[in-house]
Amino acid sequence: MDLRLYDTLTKEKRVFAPIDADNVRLYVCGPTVYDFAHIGNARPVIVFDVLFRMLRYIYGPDQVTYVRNITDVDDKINDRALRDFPGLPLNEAIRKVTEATANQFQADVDALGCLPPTHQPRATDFVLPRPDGKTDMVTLIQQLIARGHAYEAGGEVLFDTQSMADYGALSGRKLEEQQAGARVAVDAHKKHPTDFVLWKQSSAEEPGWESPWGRGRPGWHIECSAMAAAYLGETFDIHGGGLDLIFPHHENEIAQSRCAHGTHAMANYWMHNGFLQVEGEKMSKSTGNFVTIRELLNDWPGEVLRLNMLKTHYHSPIDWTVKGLEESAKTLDDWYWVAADSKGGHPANKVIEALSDDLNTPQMIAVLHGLRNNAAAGDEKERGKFAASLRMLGFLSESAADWAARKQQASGIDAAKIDGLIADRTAARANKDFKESDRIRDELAALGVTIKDSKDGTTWEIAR
RNA sequence: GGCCAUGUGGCGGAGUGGUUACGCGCCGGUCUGCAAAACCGUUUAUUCGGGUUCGAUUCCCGACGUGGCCUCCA
Repeated sequence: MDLRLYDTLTKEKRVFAPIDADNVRLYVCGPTVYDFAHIGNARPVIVFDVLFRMLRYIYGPDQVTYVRNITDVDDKINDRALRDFPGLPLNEAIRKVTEATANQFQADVDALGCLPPTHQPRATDFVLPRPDGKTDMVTLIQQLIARGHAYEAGGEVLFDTQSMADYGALSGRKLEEQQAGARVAVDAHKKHPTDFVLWKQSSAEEPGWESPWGRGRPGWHIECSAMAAAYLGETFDIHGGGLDLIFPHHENEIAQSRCAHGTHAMANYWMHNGFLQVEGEKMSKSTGNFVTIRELLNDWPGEVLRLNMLKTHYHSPIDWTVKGLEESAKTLDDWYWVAADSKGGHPANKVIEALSDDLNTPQMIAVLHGLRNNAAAGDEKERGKFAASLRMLGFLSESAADWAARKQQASGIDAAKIDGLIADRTAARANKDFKESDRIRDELAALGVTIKDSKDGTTWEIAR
């Protein structure tokens, strides 16, 4: 079965053919670690985790290399460091900010059921030439200058966009249009408005590295070119990230990497996930609907957030709502119940088929509903197939009992008290005192408990 | 202004040039002391206006709505 992926660069869905089936290479732009990640940041992490899992399924778990960088040099980080740790030396303050934020990010995405990438390089480890000879930013910039694609001006090193014939191919921008529509005041030292910074000078209050161009720090785009080349080579298979990164970030990565290496492509497939709104509104701190992953994890299991994210195709916008989360939670409650800790089995072909069509996760979920019905009605083999499919996708990470207990714990309800009330109700029913039994049922409902009568007795669960 | 996405039933959300998506909800049934849960079943849609076609939700053009990028924001 062929995996087909939509490529932003060629604007078409193509059969995926890796450069080397023994080492399939994927790069995704990771977080800038200056603040808690919000739910929008979680989308690419989850989407490309599904892709990672698919590639591992197809080519083998040891045949896929997934790199997701951590951006730990950025002016927003500097601002945060000065604000939060005014007493400390800058470098120490920056390290505190980046380490705390990176650790939080790691905890967040673990809870979302995402596998760790093969490598998670930090930008600051790739600024200067390295003992191990892996690609670094300074060397890359030197190569760009040597090949006539970059120039020094005004204390900066800039990329010369006019030196690249097809600059702008990814975002569909032409240099002439950019120039005509440029609203931003052009820095006098730039040869062309779209030329962008590779290296800039640092003041004493800013982090800096000694380079051939003096003490300074790298521009935003060059880090990804360096780290991608360091782990994946000059040309690799798939590059992913959010839609907003197409321009300028990915456009400029392409320019840097291709011009530095003299190649015709940086990655063969460019994939971009859509944006997310919260309750129908743009997420922003001012409107108060800025939601961090961490906050959501206080109210919902990570798998609920994961399922909720996958209900929509990765390329479409998502409206993130509490109603949607409630629906996802209900679905997972049911799936945990039906899968009943079944072990063994293989993922269903139809799940693989759905994902093979450009990660059609809504279709995949429809398939899972079908598998669920077979599992509920069928034998252990059907249950195994259902459970294995869920596990392959990053669900069912805990036992059904733990899943149920977590919900009860979160509600703060006293299980012994509930059991006592249910015993009273059972006794009342045995005496045909239905007035009393209904009264107890109402009391339980008021506590947020739903009861289920069956031949084998009465069970209860937390109503959401 | 330029570029790029997107618009499906009460809600979420796919596929498809002609026939059931799927889930939630609603409604009906079985079960139940009555309910709930579970199971079975029913229901409702393709933003608008043109065009191509025997036939369009699906292809083309336009309008309108929504979102993104064009300022180191996933």
